[in-house]
Amino acid sequence: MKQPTRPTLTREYIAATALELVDTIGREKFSMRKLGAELGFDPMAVYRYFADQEALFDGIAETLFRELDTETLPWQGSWRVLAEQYAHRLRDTLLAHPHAVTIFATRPVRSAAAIDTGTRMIELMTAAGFAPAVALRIMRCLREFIIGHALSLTVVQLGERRSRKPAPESETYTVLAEAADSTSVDDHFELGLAAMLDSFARLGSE
Amino acid sequence: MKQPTRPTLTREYIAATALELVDTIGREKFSMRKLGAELGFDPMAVYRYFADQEALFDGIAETLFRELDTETLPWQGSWRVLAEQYAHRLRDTLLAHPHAVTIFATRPVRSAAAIDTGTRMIELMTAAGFAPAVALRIMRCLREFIIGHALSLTVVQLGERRSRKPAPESETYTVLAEAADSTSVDDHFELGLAAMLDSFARLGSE
DNA sequence: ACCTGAACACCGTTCAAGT
DNA sequence: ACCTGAACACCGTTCAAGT
Repeated sequence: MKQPTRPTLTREYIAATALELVDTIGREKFSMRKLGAELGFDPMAVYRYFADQEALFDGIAETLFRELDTETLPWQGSWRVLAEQYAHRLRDTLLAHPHAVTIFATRPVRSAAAIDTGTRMIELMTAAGFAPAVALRIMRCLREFIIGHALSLTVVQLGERRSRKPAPESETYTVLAEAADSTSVDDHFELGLAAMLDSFARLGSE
Repeated sequence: MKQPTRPTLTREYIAATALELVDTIGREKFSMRKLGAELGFDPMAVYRYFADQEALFDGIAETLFRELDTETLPWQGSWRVLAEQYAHRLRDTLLAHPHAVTIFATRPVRSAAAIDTGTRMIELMTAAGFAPAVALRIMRCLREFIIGHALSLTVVQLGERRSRKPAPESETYTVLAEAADSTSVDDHFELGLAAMLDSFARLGSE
């Protein structure tokens, strides 16, 4: 049993390391060469496991999806509790990796796990009285809202370059700024999620 | 009146040309050097008007926002009609520039026009009986859903690399694929928009 | 057969040298 | 003072040369 001095490279390990690197230095500073160095292999080693950077980013998206741990979602509960938990899990996972949100948001995750999770959700909602096509549409709406939300939050959070908001004494202080001050930057997520779920509930069996 | 042989460079003209170039060759093929060439000036001319590529992309986002033409929205109608039209305008504008959606989605638009439009919307909704903070939250929800939607659509549309969906005869043909076949790729937008607006209506004066 | 890194064809951005 | 493009410090990716 000859042990290599460094961990054996696998697609999963490379993708996980790439995600860590993106978390650390940001997406725009990330490079294939730095990943090679981080792995301790020659800069081109990654190309033996991924066709190109796009394929590697697909791997990062799959890693994020795995982090959702969909297995532990409340599959025994109602469709609404499941949808709520799924929404919160997805949002929390994305917000835990602010630099990687754009990577996740710009590609569909087509791993077996992701397809399986989607299938189970449609099945559960169908059993709850939704037409399959309606269930799919509902899931798409939720996913798009969550991704749009996570993207907006992280983009603002990471781009704290020069906050242009005028001080309260300024005469240009508007209704917009006033409203913004009285609302935290993300507490509308629950509002939007509940709004969608409340309305979707009426499309089901009841 | 000495006319230059080429159009005078302005920030707006450069940003509009950059958007055209992104539309044509895609965001990942776009470069500052190609933009310089496209403008007919030396490759570095753009740097006299924009600090760097990020600032130029901010300009592209502002150009897209201008294309919304918020002035012609139904400001005299109900908040709901206004919100609906705004949502459709924003979606249509983004879908008209599939290669530029990621640019718009990854930065806040802070132009005077954008801030003014936001302010007017909050004011109109406040007059309709919403608390300003609630109105702001509602607008954020809508914006995030629309952006998430446009991003999902264009990403799938542009990335038609290898569609992995199995044929109907295949035994792996799942409920998911079946539901996907019976639904077009974007008809859930109206469902999600109406779902949000229906619920939000209950937060107002009525 | 597998691994390596030199090399190619690009980038964004700076800045010295021109006018 | 303004304009230009050479030059710097990188990229992603290929592929000839090694083992």
